[in-house]
Amino acid sequence: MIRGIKGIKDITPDEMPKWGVVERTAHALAQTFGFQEIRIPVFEKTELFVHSIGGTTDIVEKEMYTFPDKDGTSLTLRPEGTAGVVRAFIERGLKTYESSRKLYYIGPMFRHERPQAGRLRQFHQFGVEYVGSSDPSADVEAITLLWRYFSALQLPGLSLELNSLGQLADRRAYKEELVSFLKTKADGLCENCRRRLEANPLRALDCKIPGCREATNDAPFLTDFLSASSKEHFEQVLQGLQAVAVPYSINHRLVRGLDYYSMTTFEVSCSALGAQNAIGAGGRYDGLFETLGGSSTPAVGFAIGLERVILALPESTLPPPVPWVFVASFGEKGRQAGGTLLDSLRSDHVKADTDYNTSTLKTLLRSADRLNAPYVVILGDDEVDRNQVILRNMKTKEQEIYPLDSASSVIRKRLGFR
RNA sequence: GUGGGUGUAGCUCAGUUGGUUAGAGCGCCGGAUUGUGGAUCCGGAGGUCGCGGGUUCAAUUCCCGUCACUCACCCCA
Repeated sequence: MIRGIKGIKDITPDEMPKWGVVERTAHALAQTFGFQEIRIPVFEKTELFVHSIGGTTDIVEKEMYTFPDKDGTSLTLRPEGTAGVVRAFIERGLKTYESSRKLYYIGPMFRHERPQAGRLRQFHQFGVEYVGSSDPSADVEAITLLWRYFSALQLPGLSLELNSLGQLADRRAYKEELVSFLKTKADGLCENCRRRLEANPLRALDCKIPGCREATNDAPFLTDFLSASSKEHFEQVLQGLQAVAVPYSINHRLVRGLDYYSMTTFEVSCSALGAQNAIGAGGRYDGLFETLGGSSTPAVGFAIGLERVILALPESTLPPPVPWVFVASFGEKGRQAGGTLLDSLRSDHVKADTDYNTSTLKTLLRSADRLNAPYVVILGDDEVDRNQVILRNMKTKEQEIYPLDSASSVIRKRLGFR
């Protein structure tokens, strides 16, 4: 048989209720915060991602699904959403008639990694981009939305960590200091981190290897190198979060893996998840628009991994099932009347179903039981002769008799619809 | 890309120190019950023991390879 691709999962019907809540909540909450949905393509020119995410990041170096188009143009399945949104923003001139614009998206992303718990090659993200404001309140809004989303879904064991990477100039000064510090500790560093000294020294800070952690323990803090305005911005973000009672802690080691971040960065992790416990993360990316050929535009955003949300989603978040009716009709006249009733129920917006593969009352009831039907309409030749239907409550076993002609509307009311 | 674990019925897993016909629970089908589901009892169907090779009189079992799944590293959502 032909199997699916490694790390790429089907979402089966029994998982859909969870996806339903997760997606509906995302749409509803983003829209209450004033964000508008945008849909962007799942693939783009490769250079878009190389320029935005950064050529030396793991994502670009080894995790992208890249392939040539017929004319040779290199295309890539999107590994994240921000680059595409920014591209669309610039290309479509979405900025021209408003000073700031708030967008959100939900959709699949692709990264060629070895799959494990909470990590897939095709996964889904809900992300928002608050474009056009450098005000710390924009950071606060994004982080608040992120936090409220998880709260609405009642996810357990969450913690929000914040850091500030400062402006490019701040970071440059800090990097120099950090590199010279790390060189004094080079013996204690892992091979990977020694390599990072050249390419991406900040990443050594969140290396999990004990030796590196120890070596970087008394490393200088990035926050000590922030300019006065960067520091002020970060302070205001923290105050803003306090004002809306979003709990956070500061993590001086928090460094994001994508090159475009600056200033505020944040990450929410979930203790219910295992090794891949980052469930949502983001930050400010004031320089990205220019990098991609747009005018200088400040922006802040985040992305949430929906598969990870679903792994942590408690059963209690699911809405109660909608009541519905299984039509158990049998006998020649019964089946015919059953077909008509089925259609009237559906026309009255009542979920109704039956099973054409069984034909005795016993087996019809068994089907209804397997489908977890809360109600069953019993409709055999006898009922048709008497112009009646029987409505059976499967849980209480109580049965009520209604006239066949008005059955649909009576049943509709009986199920609690108005 | 690297490392560990696991592949036996539709599902969850036993088991065979190498030996006739490979088991259980759940699920499925039928009957007890010809117009009333779930429970109980009885009966039944269902297996290339992941795949390929090697050793052996004999391999599901031992060895090698391979593939898949899975967890972790790395990295990230």
